[in-house]
Amino acid sequence: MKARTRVAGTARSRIIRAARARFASVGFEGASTRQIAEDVGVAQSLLLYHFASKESLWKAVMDDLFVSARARLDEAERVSRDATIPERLMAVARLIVQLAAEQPDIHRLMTIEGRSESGRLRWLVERHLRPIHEKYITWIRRGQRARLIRSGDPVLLYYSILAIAGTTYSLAPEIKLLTGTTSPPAPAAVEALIRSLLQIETEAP
Amino acid sequence: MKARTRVAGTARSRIIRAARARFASVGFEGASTRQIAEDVGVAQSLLLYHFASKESLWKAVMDDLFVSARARLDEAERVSRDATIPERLMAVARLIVQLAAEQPDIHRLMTIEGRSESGRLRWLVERHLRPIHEKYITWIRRGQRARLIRSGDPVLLYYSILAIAGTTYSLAPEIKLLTGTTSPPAPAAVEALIRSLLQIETEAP
DNA sequence: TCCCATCCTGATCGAGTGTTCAGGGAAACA
DNA sequence: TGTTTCCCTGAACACTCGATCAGGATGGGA
Repeated sequence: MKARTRVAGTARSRIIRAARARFASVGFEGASTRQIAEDVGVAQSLLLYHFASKESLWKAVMDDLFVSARARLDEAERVSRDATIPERLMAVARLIVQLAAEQPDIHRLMTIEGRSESGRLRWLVERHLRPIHEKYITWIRRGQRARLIRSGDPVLLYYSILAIAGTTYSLAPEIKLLTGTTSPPAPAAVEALIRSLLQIETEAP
Repeated sequence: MKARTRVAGTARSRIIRAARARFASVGFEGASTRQIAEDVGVAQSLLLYHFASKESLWKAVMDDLFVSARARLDEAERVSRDATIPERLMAVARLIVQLAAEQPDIHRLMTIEGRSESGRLRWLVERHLRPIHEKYITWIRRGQRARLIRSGDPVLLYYSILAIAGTTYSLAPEIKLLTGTTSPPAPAAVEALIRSLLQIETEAP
């Protein structure tokens, strides 16, 4: 039993990993279950054994992604518990940049879905995005009231953070073709840029 | 002949317009020529009469997009001819924001292709992106040497401008679902954000 | 030992994919 | 008045799509 479920578990998780890569590069409609199955090295019908449908598989991919992301966000919040609001926000921003650098797929998946009002987008917003986003937008608003963060539409500011952190790494293939650069920018440089954007003062040395 | 070619011209251009919308929302692989033909109200085989293949159609969409975009960029450069480098850059940034607001499809199309190193991306980079991007990255570098623009990787700065301008409008459906907002941010607000990012001083009042 | 639940495969379904091709019909030229 | 050129259609091609289903294999519990 033990060995059995372990094998099964890896098959399931390998499917999720392969599906994430396909969905991220060609989108939901463009990805095919046969391609994903071939990537994993299993029969196509196995995907529909583990997941009821292609859409269920997509949702499993998203759940898998956000479960770990939210855990790390919670950790970043916990560690910066006693800091000022702008610095707590920067701690979260730092993690967002890290996540984007480690797994550019996240941003690719999000921007693929976010552009047309589909049922999948609605599901994603209600299940994962809203709890995260609303909290940090509130943080931005609070920082603005204390005049510690640049004024302006908090939603615009928040999405600008996501945009800078995400595109820097999700468009890596384009940037590489354009500049010939092999390695993408260091997360620290992106983080500094976000600090500029929010006009958060750097702590005195 | 006159009336004839006019009708043909509109059919061709209507196909391009419909194809742009489909490609932008579901990507190249996800879009189907039959769907596009149905959107236009013509036979599917007409698409392959005007364009040799689905890929040719995609290239025609991109050419159509960039021909007008580059004309407007040239105009923005011409008008700001006598300004300082940072202000010329802001003039271009202002136009990029405008374009993104008017036609969010542009950013959607670009970010869909830019994430995986496909033949289409290579074509796009060589034909359209390189001539545009390299020029403005040089501008940024020049502004940095004169200490009029924030220091840091010019490529990162440039793509951050594109990211902020683009995602603000291309993710409008997601932001609308999340916040209930009906209208996206004003271009002026986005432009001010970019000015912050580049740390370009506002002209004295 | 038999039984049953679990993981997995191969064949198959109807529908949809990009592409090809023969031909219709109307305007332009002779 | 032919004749040619150009826009356009409908049928068909081989192929792939997501989904269904019967059944094989394995291993733990009775």
